[in-house]
Amino acid sequence: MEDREARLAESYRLSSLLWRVTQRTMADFAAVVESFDLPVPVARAVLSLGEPTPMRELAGRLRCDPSWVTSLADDLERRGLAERTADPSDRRVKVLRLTGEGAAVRDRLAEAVARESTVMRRLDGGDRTALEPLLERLLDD
Amino acid sequence: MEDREARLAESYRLSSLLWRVTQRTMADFAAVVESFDLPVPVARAVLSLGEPTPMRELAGRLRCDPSWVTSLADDLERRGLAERTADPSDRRVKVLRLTGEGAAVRDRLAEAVARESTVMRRLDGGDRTALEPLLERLLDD
DNA sequence: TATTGTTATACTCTATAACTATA
DNA sequence: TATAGTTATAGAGTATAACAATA
Repeated sequence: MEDREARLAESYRLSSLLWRVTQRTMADFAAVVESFDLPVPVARAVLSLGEPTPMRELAGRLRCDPSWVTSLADDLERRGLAERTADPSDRRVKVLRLTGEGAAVRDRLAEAVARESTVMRRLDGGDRTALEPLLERLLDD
Repeated sequence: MEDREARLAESYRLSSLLWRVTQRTMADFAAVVESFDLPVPVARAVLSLGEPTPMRELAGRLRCDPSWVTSLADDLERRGLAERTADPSDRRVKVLRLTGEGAAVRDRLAEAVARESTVMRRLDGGDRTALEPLLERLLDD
């Protein structure tokens, strides 16, 4: 069946394209983040802290080990971007909360990432409208 | 202008979606590659060696420092996947060339990456056809 | 003198295991 | 006994700088 061959060839092309887009997306992100003088992991944490978040939950969101969140929290506090605050209902839990400056950085960072993204620079309105549902489907669980 | 606001909101959504797709694509790749018992950087090198390639050129393709290619080449040789061969026209240059086994691994790896990709598992034929030109536009230079 | 690859070294990102305080 | 966070340590991935061989 040539059908199977054709589908395999298509999937080669697509997976290779998607991989290259992935590389470019990461490079874009790294470049923006560097202009903010932030390491990439710290910037990821800032963007994930729209709401005050228990450290454990942040680890889940970042898909990393909780011990790594300790290092991130230390770094965020050193930079004055976030603070560990107490959870009134469970004294084991520390809730990570952006400071005023952290929230401001987060807003500017999110805007810069969006503005500088390849998606914004390379796709017109129609393309972007077409892309969104496709990306959503790629994230379906 | 509300138009500007709407476009910014769209670009927030899209850049966040694209970032999450990026994370997923990398996780997919890492999972496939682990099933081949290869470190991710070695697998990337194997996939980049469709043609015998001078080490310097491979560094460019992988966007890494040439000294890192030395380590990759050592690892590839240890695994019997590639060999350094001489360039007849310039004795400074070493051309990295997949062995028979390396080429076989490369074929199986490319097929597994394509087959296991989120794109293949989540998108139907129509979606894939729509996605391809969008990804190509994202890679335009 | 400029370029290719190598070596030695150091830095960033991240996980594992053992620990402490609390539940 | 189980869970949240911490500490110490180790490992993967990668760059920088100095170097040897060749151009």
